[in-house]
Amino acid sequence: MKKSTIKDISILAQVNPSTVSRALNNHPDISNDLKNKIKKIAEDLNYVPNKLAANFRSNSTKTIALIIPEFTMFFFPSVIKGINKVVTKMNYQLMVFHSNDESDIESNHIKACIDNRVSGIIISLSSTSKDLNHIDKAIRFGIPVIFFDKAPSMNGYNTVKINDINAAYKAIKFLKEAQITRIAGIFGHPNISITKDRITGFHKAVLEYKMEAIGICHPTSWQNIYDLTTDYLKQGVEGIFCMSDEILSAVTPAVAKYKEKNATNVKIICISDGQLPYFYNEEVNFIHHDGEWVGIRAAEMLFERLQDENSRSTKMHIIETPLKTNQQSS
Amino acid sequence: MKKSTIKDISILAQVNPSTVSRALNNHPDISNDLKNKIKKIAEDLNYVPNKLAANFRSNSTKTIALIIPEFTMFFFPSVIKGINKVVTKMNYQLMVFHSNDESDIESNHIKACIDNRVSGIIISLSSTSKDLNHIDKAIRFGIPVIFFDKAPSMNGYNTVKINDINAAYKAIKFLKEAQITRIAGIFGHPNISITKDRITGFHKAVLEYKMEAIGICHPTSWQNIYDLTTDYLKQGVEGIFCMSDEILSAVTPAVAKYKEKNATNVKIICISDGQLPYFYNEEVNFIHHDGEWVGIRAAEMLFERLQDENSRSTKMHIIETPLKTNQQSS
DNA sequence: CTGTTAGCGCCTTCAC
DNA sequence: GTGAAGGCGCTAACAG
Repeated sequence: MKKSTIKDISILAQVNPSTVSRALNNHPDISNDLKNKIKKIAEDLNYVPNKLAANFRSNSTKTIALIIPEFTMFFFPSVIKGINKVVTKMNYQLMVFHSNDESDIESNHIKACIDNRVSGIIISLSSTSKDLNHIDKAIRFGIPVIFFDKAPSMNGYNTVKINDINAAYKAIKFLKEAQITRIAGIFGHPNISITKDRITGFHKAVLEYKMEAIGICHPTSWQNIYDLTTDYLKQGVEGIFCMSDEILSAVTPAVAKYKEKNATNVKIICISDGQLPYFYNEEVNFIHHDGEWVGIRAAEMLFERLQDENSRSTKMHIIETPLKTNQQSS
Repeated sequence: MKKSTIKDISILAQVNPSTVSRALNNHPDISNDLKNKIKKIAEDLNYVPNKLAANFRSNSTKTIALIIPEFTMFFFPSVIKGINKVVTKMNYQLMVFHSNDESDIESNHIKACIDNRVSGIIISLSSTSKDLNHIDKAIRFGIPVIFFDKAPSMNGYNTVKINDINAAYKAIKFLKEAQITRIAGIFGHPNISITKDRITGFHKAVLEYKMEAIGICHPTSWQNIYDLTTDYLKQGVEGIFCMSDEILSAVTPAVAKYKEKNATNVKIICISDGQLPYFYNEEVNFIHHDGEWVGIRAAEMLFERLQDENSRSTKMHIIETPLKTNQQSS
């Protein structure tokens, strides 16, 4: 199908191309009659404005890039949903990249973002990212960057996250208040910042409340989590802290299974997006790490940055993490 | 930061801009000395090729659009993952839109895709889409469109899907072979094609195997599914068919709960992406509807279309759906 | 109110 | 091998 241009319309309408452009863009200078006439012709020609040309001219794309380390069913779908809400409302488009948790791929994506002149970048770092050179490059290029979840440990970057130390601390505090002392903690990859912080909070609470941490571990697979959980249960653990939904997905069935044969009233507490806990009959208490809300706030922060470009200050936004449980009040 | 252009480089290198362009693109006509000199200058200037200009000139974007009806933790994350694998390998970029299951939004997204000259579209229709005018428009514009999962019922469109009728049929056949006769089926929204087809397959098997379908339903919420399941269990159902992971997520806990108090060896069979069943101790048998593979095949089909543009034929690719179970063989 | 002109950055002819 | 020139489609600035 031959794509018609403003020029084609201008010839048929016997006016100048710029007049057509103005009419199509509802410029107030153009008379309504002419506007209607031109729009009619455009319609007849199946005219579709060439946004590539417009983007080129304006040197902007109204596109937001999201870079995440992985596509799992946990957390990130909620984040994408949140970001999408804001981005759509602002009439921008969302481009999703995933780094497969490899810093090289992440760098390439950032490079592609710069090449494509994306308006802004929202990113959760891969666990293998050592430096932030690629990020700094984008920022120097004038592209605002917002971090969420896995963020740089130093200041000077726009960030939306929860207080990971505090979240873990609150989780353990909950166990304490349930009169529990023998606990175990199950964590994710030891390299990433959120794991470190959650461990810190865990230890802090354990010390402060004089609890007995019978073990902390970094399992490598679902089965591994399941087995480790069973071990802890055999050791008479009374409370298990899961740092994520991914871990919870293996801990809960292990607990349920153990309960079939053994008497235990072990309590599970988790940092969770708030969906998975409701998939179980087991009582799962969780610190709500609301992915959708994180996404919304990150996107909003990005658009704030887009608004006043010259602002060189950076912000750190901390998301609240209320304590919840999946047990119905009824 | 001032963005440097080919022209800037050409001035410093004392050559013509076109020479710079050629050197940067490794054109064989340019001597190696000059190439190196020019590349060095480009490097020094932090030159970043303006892809907007390049896109504009080539009138293409190397971007694939994905349009899905919703962002849930079920199925779609796997599909995105699969698509992304192929798209990344081909050096394209992925743009994700979601329609919130509203046909108007879907149309707008398609329009945006046309405006932005995306190279291709992969889409799962919203349940409210009545006609395909918006799709046809994109196709007429020369943009290849691949459907997956929720696809048009008529021929003439490129589609990657499972045989929904057959998948449901196989599920019920499995129950039959387990000597079960009293069954129930729990389905999603009655409007969408995959629900209709799965119901068809369900009924076909029930008739053929002379089973007793004590009920089929279209619940509206997690709790609703849970309660309905409990009802069926009380009525002495022996097998429950869940048409999706979303439904499974409520059925399984209901079954587990019921088993605590009542003797039953009800069998669960599901059409599943293959992740959720492993989150339970209950035996969950499933017809594997592999989202990642669907995504890969859809993307591959799209690139085939991109290869030979003049091909006006359309393809229907049926994904295999093997029977599996979450119970370890050990 | 509408026309004229010019240029965004790149690449591809066509010359030499 | 390299230079010169032109144009992709759109829009803003400047005229009238």
